[in-house]
Amino acid sequence: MGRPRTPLLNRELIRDTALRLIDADGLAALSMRRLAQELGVQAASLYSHYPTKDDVLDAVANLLTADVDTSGFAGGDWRAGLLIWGRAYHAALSAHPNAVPVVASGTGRRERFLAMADAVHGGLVGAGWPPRYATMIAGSVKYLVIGATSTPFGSGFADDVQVYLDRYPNLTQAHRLAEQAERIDTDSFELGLEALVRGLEDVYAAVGRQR
Amino acid sequence: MGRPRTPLLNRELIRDTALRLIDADGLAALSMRRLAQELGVQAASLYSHYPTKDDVLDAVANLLTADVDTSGFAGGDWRAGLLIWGRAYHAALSAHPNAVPVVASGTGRRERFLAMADAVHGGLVGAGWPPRYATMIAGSVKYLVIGATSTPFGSGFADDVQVYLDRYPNLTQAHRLAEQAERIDTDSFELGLEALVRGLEDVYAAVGRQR
DNA sequence: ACCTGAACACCGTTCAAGT
DNA sequence: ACCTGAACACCGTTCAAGT
Repeated sequence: MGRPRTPLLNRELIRDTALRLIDADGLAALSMRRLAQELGVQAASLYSHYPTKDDVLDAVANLLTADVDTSGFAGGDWRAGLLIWGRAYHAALSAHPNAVPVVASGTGRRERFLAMADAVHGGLVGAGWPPRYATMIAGSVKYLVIGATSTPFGSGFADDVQVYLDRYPNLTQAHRLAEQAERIDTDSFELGLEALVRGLEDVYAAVGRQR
Repeated sequence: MGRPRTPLLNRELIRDTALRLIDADGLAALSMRRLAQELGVQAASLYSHYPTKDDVLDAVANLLTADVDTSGFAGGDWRAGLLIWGRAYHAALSAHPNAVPVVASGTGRRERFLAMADAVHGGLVGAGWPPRYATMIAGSVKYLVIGATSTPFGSGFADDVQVYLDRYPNLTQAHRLAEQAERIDTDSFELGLEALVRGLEDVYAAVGRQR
């Protein structure tokens, strides 16, 4: 067949289709052959646009972390900045739970990710945190986000789920379990984030900029 | 050849060898064929001991979460309990960073993991936390641990690393970078854990058991 | 430049066959 | 019961060939 008059593929189409397949069937089900099939093309064709499968996954990770709101630091309020950023980041990853491991353990270049990290670090330093603390605080919130979204809920705290569900006897129907598991994860993240920010106030009083 | 006089394999040997290969070469490099080769056996032989590769990985995850110290709750002190458990859990996973994704996203049965979750939940409830809060608090600490150990440090906060290293100009030698990255992760986790526990004190005052 | 077809070196898993 | 050899249906990636 050879080169088509107009290209059949482009990087964005490949990336978006990969994310759609990951969302639908899980990360393990994504193969270059399956992705190509979905695009009506041969697997080898993908290599005209991405050098390796890992580069496709990096593009997906980059997409997920794009447009995460870091504007909360603008007023110099590090608490609002952290809460808004943490919740936005959590929401972005929660929308694609099957893809979170790609974000968590990615090894490649991730421009959008770096831009986000830079905005957060700058916001914290601008609000008076020493750079070393800015690094650790951004890391802590990132840990909460990654942890909350990368552990499928049934995976170890099943007994906790049961205890939790016991508080809401009307929600124990099977068809609501997944929905409820997601709520537990979100509630746990929210409690953790708020407590973390609250606890940081004491630290800030000790090491933050005087003003 | 057929059945040997004395078995060549057993579940523990397979599990321990799998962990050793993961530590040495990474999770992606572990295949049933490579594992069998390391054990001087054919790949098919492994299936006499584990039904699937996922079951081998579950056994590895179970091993990593075995013997994590939850004794800190014994005295009814939820703060000491959380700090001791969180640090022990973090240390256990930090010792095998390549294997953390297996713990984070495992889907199978994990007896030791459930035992640990049960001890923590019981400890929190025993110290006066309502069960619903016990679930969320245990979740928050778990998120910090999983997040801190599952994101290889260079993966996004490289600029932060640089800022951090700028504070320690004598540590920027290449051969100390990995060591320093691990320290940043540990410091960030420690700050996050302490701030989280501190922030929970206010919550406890509002919802904890009166005594 | 972009896509194809075929190939290479791998996978996880199954299963009849051996002892 | 436990291990082997061969097979099945997959992988990621490469590359000469086509337009």
